[in-house]
Amino acid sequence: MPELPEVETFKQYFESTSLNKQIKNIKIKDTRILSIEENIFINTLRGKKFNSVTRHGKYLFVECNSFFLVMHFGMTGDLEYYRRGEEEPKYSKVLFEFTNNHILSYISTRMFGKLDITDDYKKYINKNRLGPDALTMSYEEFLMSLKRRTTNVKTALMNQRIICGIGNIYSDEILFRTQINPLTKINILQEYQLKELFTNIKEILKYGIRKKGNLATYSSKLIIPHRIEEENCPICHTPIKRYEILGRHGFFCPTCQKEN
DNA sequence: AGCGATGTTCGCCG
DNA sequence: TCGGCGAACATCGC
Repeated sequence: MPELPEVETFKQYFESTSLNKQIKNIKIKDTRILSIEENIFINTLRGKKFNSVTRHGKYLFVECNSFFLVMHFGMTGDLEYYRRGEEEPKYSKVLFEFTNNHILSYISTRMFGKLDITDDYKKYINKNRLGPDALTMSYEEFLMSLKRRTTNVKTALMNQRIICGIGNIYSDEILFRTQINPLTKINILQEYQLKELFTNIKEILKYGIRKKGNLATYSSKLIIPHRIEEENCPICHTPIKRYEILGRHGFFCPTCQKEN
């Protein structure tokens, strides 16, 4: 279930379970999840320890003896740390077995995740032309990233090359909070709207992290719990509208989020 | 039993 | 070369 808040939660989980333990063995249950040749992947990591985790957008970079394990979770990724002998999690794709008899499972139900190795995560970010991390970017970086873009706000927020970390669900919430219609062209936003958008990106993502990405616990004053057709806006009670964009479904309140 | 899904990438077009 | 757009990808649960 990973957008930025979920991936940040995975980072914390990884840090609290899997750092500084020797990797005894690695089992690849499905090589399609690897962006790199299987033997290289295994030989790079076996016998080493994970030292630290950096997050950029929806990506995790796990430092391991001057190399980095790159983790992306797609739409249905997860991590689970468990004791040897306990049941292997369903849809495990890669198992990192530590010498302490515990195993970290990288789970990907729908195979949309990716594991890779890079020797420099900043180079990896540049090569893939990822935008600034949505949680830590400055207002200047945010503006710079939007420069010369003409697409609509919803698409811009979800484009990882513009801003890294926001997906379909959180972009709905950010636009709802900012009271911007999702189809508004990004280049016609007023300065005050850009400022509010920037502030709300941070606030919504921080809220998500505080809630550990557990959508079921989100306040009913947000639009997230109402992303269902025929639900009413929690502010003005107008029926929420569903629309299609980029082959995905977005939701907005036609009253609170008027076109500019 | 068909559809939809918290994501990314590729190919086409201007 | 770049940006925008739509289709494709894999697979499971509702």
